Amino acid sequence: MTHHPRQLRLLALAQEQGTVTVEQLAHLLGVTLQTVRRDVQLLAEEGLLSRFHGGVRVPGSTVENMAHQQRVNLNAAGKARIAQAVAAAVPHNCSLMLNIGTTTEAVAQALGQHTGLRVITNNLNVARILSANPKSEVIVAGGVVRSHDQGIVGEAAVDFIRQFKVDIALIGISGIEADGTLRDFDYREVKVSQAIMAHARAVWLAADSSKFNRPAMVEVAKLTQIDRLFTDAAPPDPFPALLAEAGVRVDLAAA
Amino acid sequence: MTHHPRQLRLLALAQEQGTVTVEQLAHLLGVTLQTVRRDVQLLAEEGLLSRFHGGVRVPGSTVENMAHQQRVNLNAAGKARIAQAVAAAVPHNCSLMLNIGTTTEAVAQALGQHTGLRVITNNLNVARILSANPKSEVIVAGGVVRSHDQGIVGEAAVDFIRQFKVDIALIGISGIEADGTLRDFDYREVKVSQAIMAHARAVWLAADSSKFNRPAMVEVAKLTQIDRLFTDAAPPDPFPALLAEAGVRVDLAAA
DNA sequence: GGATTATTGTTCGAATTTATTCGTTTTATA
DNA sequence: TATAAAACGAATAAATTCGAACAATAATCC
Repeated sequence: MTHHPRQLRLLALAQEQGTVTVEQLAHLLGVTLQTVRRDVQLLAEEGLLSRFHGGVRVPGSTVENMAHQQRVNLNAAGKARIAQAVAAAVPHNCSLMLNIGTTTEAVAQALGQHTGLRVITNNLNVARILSANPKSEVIVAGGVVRSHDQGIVGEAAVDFIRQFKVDIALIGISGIEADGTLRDFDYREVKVSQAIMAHARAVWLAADSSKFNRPAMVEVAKLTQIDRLFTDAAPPDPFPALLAEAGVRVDLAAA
Repeated sequence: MTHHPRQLRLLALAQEQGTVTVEQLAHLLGVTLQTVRRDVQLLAEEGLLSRFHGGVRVPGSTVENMAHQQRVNLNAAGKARIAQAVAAAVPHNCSLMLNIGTTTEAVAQALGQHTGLRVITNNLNVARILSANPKSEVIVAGGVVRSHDQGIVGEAAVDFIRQFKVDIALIGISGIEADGTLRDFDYREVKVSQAIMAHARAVWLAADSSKFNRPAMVEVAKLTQIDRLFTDAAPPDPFPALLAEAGVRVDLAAA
């Protein structure tokens, strides 16, 4: 099934103008609004167009299509509170490593007023956010950039991390399971996170409440390797017992 | 359903001006204050804006950031033309290195539709721009991030670059002097640029017309080391002779 | 040519968006 | 600190846009 000539003209019009309203399209193409909507729906599903209320735009023109940005605002309020709590606990003039994750990005944002930090990260967003702070030094690990979240993974990044030993490793995670394991989706990312944990004197975990009991494939670490946990709501059972047993200090940044 | 064009315009306005009041936005966008507030709230929740009482600013907005933003706008049209010319000359499926500079960032933007590129860079903006293209691979050098332009400099970056050998080195520069030397301001950046040139089979220079006769401290290279020059206007004397003598092929992306 | 299928137009209720109003909160000023 | 002004956010109503259902038309196949 190939595209109708009208749909191709529609795409061309969108390309030309950048953004077009449904009404304009109906007029230009000589068809009804409903027909335009049908075409638009189809083309949008194929990723050839981005729609907004009232019209369409060429995809990827700016902020669109960034799955990443959408993940950022998942529980943004909770992450911001966690970030504030972490920032309050981080002393000035210390060294940190931050791994990939939207929560660590929130922390980076919250660390903007600290002075004398030395931050090592494999997250380009963290680097960008913190490099705006001239009172701190940001070191980014080298390696292949993952497109969907601007994270750097791979052997090169791990080797790079191994050169350092910092005061605090601040780790974000995809899921914490009831057996006391921290898990993530990408094993290459896991390797980096493990290297970060191994080269820090203290390991802090930042995880909003949605991470508890959320399954993920690859094991990063066990709860016993964590020194402090920052979260935004009281963990469900059986985590309070597990955390106590593992000797993890829990910092609750409640609403 | 993605962002409304008005919201994108709002973002663009905030980017341009650094800070804007709600009232200005309402006037510029032709809508009510309340509508602006709704947009602003949404965009702020997504982390695309920071708000303050009375208006908004770009997140993590420091003066540094703005300075960079403004530098990007310097002769933006010329840079865009150069970037198009460079992109047209870069074949698909080849390997590239890009150094620091707003011109190379423009090139990165123009390379967004290429496929199968392998790009190595010490410029976080280039990495961010190109990593949005899933059909290419971006490798970023590790090292200390310079705050004012998100460039990575230092010994670590140089060592990282030395691992590779690519088809094309694409170099931006601060100034080209009449003695045939390419110059830059920061010697650490120069070291990286030299490493990039040494590890490429061809060296292309992208420099808009304002760079000719613009003085800078540290020598990066001589014109004889350059294979191709991309610029946006005919170079003034004595550069045409120098370029011919050095065997540099000149690509003019005129208006 | 007639039957079947696909496409387009029409209508209408649901959903979304915007402007207006008004009480509350924040900021500036005396 | 008290007061006034400005800005904010919630609620509501009007307008716009969307999508589903069904009828009308065009295209295709036997």
